Amino acid sequence: MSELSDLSARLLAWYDRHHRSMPWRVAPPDRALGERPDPYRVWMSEVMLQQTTVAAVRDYFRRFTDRWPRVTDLAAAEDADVMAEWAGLGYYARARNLLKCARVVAEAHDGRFPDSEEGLRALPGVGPYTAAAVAAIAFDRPATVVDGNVERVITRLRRIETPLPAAKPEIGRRAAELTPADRPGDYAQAIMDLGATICTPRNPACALCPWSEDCAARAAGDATSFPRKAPKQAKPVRQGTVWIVRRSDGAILLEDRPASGLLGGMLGFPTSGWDGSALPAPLPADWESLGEVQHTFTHFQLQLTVLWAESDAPPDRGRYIPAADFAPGALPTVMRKAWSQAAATLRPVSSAKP
DNA sequence: TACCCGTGGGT
DNA sequence: TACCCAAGGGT
Repeated sequence: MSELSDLSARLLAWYDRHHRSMPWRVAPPDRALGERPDPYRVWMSEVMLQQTTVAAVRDYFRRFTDRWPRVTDLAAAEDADVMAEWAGLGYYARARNLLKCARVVAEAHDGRFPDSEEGLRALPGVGPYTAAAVAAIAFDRPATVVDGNVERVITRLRRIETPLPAAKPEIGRRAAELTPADRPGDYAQAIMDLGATICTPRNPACALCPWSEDCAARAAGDATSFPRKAPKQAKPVRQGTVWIVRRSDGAILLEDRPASGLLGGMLGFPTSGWDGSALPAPLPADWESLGEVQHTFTHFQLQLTVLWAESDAPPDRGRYIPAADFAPGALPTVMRKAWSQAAATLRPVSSAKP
């Protein structure tokens, strides 16, 4: 047995004992009996898991698959319903592409996902990682997944000194040579489980690792220093204003955000903009300041002043949502924070349903 | 290539 | 507290 196939065989043996259980996963024993994961559920989980923890995804996955059990169900959904269901999970372009992709699969592929890496890669929101993951996990194709876990495991195993992202091609080659022809789907999940539970960023459990004797970084005594990374930029602080308006009948003024860009396609309270743009208030009013909320986005920090007014004046932008239909849970987190600030300050506001 | 794009939990 | 970072993709 070659060194490479010995490594993959030991990882698969480790996975058989220590695999994590997940709602979208078929465990090795069931797999051996011929059970196959549903490509729709595999794809859904992979999109949700992009840059997102398993713990955060579980409930969203359950709600989405309960509400839309098949890709054709999702394809027929209203855009606003999908965006509202995604609210709070972040990276909202994923939700827009999720719906686009479901409609392409439903209409152009007769409701069945492509079973090859190339075919999957052509779908909206499906990049190199997700195409490989669905091909391997759902269709047992010998595709090589390279996510953050794999980058960490491989740079440690092979002690790759090149910093990310320049190291990606080399990582890809080193990962591909380990991918076995037998059980590639389980192998893909195994190497990611290894990275998530054993070969962790801070305190790796090398004593429990099936590859510890093979790990070049561990042999050198500095596993945690891999992967090498270029230093990060500091996040600038931006400021803005959010206006919360309640009409005398209790309706709340909301605005549909532009389809692309930050929080694209989501519902929110009207804001001044905080990227250099400076929009005026949605209507003239005697604004009351409710203080400030802080929120950190991927690439900047936001200090948002919350202004409040009760008014029956017609707004220049946005639309009123009846009190009975207003659900803060359908809003992105920064908007929920602004609402919570208002609700904490103004008792009558909090009478709307949570 | 480099930047844009959320959020919550861990240390 | 102030970071880090998580099953990345689009442009």
